[in-house]
Amino acid sequence: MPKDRAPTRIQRKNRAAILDAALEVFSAQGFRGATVDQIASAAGLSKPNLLYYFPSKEAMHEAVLSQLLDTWLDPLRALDPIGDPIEEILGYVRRKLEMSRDFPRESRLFANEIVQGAPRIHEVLSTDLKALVDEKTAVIQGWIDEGRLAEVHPYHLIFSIWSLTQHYADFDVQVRAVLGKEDPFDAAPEFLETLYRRMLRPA
Amino acid sequence: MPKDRAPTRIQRKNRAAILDAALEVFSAQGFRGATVDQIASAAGLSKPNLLYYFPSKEAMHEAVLSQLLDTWLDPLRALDPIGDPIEEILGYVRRKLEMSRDFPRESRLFANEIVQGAPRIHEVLSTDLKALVDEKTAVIQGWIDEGRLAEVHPYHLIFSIWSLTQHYADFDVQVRAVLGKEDPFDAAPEFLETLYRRMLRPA
DNA sequence: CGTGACTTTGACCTTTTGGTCAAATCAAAG
DNA sequence: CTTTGATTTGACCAAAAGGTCAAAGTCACG
Repeated sequence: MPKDRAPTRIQRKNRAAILDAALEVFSAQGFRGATVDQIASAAGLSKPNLLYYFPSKEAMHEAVLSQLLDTWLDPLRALDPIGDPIEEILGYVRRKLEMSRDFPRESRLFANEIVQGAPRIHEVLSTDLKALVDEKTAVIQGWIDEGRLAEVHPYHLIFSIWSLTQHYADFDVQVRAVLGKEDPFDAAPEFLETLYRRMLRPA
Repeated sequence: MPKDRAPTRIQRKNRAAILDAALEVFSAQGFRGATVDQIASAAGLSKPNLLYYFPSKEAMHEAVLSQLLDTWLDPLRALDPIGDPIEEILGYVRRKLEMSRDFPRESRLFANEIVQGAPRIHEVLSTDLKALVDEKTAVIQGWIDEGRLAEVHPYHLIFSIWSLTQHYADFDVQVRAVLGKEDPFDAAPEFLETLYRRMLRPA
């Protein structure tokens, strides 16, 4: 463990390599399923070397997870109360779907964590996440009250967006097994746009 | 390992207890995360006793998983080409949602398996599951061609049902963290019914 | 260069865990 | 009640896995 000065060039490079390798392995195997040796070899370093940069496997997991949580909610934060209701929600759906396509490892890491009861992030969920969702559902309810969106349970609307978009990352193998050669991301954007336009257009 | 006669009373009881305990533990911890000791204590038996009934942890996992696969697809199989299109699909949605409510462990076991790349069931997915989905999407496409359902990508329609309903089981802790005291299953049925009625009503 | 701090690793330790086994206990058919 | 097969378990074993450490190698800078 180096002193707590500014990180050196080597430290930055190796920490980044380790975090990337850890994301790779944790997202594919879960916390218990991942071994430090796997992460080490994915990072191109020796096991004791990893433990020079992070005090434990647990610490690597925490680092990867907190790095993820930092950005995971950005698409929802970007939902703008000033914009057009339907376009704002469609924009959110599109951003989330792009994240599933471009960052499936992050999605799966998150899914692994939640499916297993979110032991390490339960706190964040019921404080930060809840607060953000409360805020945005209030905006949505406002739009509904103004007659600019069809009547819909705003919390379940958010859940539906999470589930529909993350499904393409988390259940990728299943989706691809069923679709055969066709790429899920060819039709998914249009499918989701159509779905939400039909659901949300005011009567 | 008993001879391969008809199972005794004790064998039936203990095998059932082990499978239930294994489902409990595997669904909560994943395969690697589960230990034989945890399963043993959940089943109220000693570890060597478990290994008297199943040759390995792997075998327990296989048994639980194949027992699950047996019934997991029943709700989709029940989708009837003769019935009313929208009511048939709503019925499927309702059955799947009830499974999420009543059998969350099964849903999470399945989710764990798929998220981690479905190493043990990939075969089943691309043969049995694909065949069933191919059959049912053909039915749905038929309904669309007859003008009895709105235009929609039938495969992605199925995916949407899977993701929306299983989300309430697999991401239960997240959903509850956000909702607070409210039970997700109070509003979910109506939300999903409304969603699919709006999406599927022919123009 | 030389020096002190940073980095790397081979060897090793400990705990956890899947699995084995022989001996002990139990069930039930005759 | 005895015999025989089924069931149970305490004691072990070996491999896997997280983690430690001292010694060796590298880097950067005066």
